[in-house]
Amino acid sequence: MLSKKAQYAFRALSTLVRSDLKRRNEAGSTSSASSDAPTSIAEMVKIHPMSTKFLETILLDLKRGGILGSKKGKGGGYYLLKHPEDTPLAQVIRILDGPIAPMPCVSLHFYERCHDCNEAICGLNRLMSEVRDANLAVLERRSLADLAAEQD
Amino acid sequence: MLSKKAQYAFRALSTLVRSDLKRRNEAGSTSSASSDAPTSIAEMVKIHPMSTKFLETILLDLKRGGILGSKKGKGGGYYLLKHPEDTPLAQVIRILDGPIAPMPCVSLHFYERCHDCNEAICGLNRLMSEVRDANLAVLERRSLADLAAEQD
DNA sequence: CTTTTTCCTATAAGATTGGTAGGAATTACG
DNA sequence: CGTAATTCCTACCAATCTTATAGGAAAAAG
Repeated sequence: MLSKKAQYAFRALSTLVRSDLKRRNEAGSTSSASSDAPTSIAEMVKIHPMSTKFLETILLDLKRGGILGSKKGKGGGYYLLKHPEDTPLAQVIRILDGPIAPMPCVSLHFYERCHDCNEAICGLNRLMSEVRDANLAVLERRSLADLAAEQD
Repeated sequence: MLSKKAQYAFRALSTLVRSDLKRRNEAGSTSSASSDAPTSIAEMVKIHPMSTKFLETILLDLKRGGILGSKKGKGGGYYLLKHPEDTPLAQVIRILDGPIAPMPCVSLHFYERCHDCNEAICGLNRLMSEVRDANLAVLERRSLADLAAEQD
């Protein structure tokens, strides 16, 4: 199961995506940088109610993870660093929850050796690799852009 | 990630599957019930080292979950209630770890309403349903029989 | 009647989750 | 310059979950 952190992250990110799309669609816009119109934490919480302080730590994680940029001070906030299509859901989950794989010994980004089995012939290893691949097929293909279908 | 409980369960179950296959293959066997040759916890731990007491609670869960039968007393132990192909991996995981779905609002067996979104139009709900389905495609199709490929 | 096994429940240390608290640093604006 | 608005940073904390361990009761075999 996704942690609350990851769930809140997706909700906040969906707000940023919609803000990003809106900005891009504005005719006569002279700028192309998302940073021109950052979205504050307060605005995000207004759309998706949650603890402001908790969201703060989540957004900092996403910033450190290379997904978001920020602008401090009055009128500041957060913005996407890349086009929504270029951030797969898997990246968000890895930043906030860690491994996507069901066991450390089949993880691509958080691999740890399984000392009690020979991975080459372990049936569990093989099966769980299948599960990992099935997950990644969705999570690496789907991106933040797909979140924007949300209409609430 | 799977809990240690689920991981240990799969290792112990792989022992039971191999024992079950062996019994079935024995020419001249006059019986067809797995319960004739139950495998004790001690034997399982000998093959896959782990805490005996911890495995005990795991096997009890599997028994209560309808996967295993048991025989008490001298010569007792555990045995599969069904053919290995008839117990999907998903069933084992649900017993020991609960939901397979990434969020309660997309879980088939542990559903909980998501009070902050309209599920019909929520983008996250739709995406996580895809993830759930990708997982189940593997975990409902693969069974204990597939564990027996393990050769250690 | 002794040994071997499962069955049952309680306990507990450690890690993780889901936050909260308090302030420092930075920026915009009048 | 001063004030308000915002992000940034770290420490803390309560509750829950995980990963066991402990101690015996119950049953079966021989």
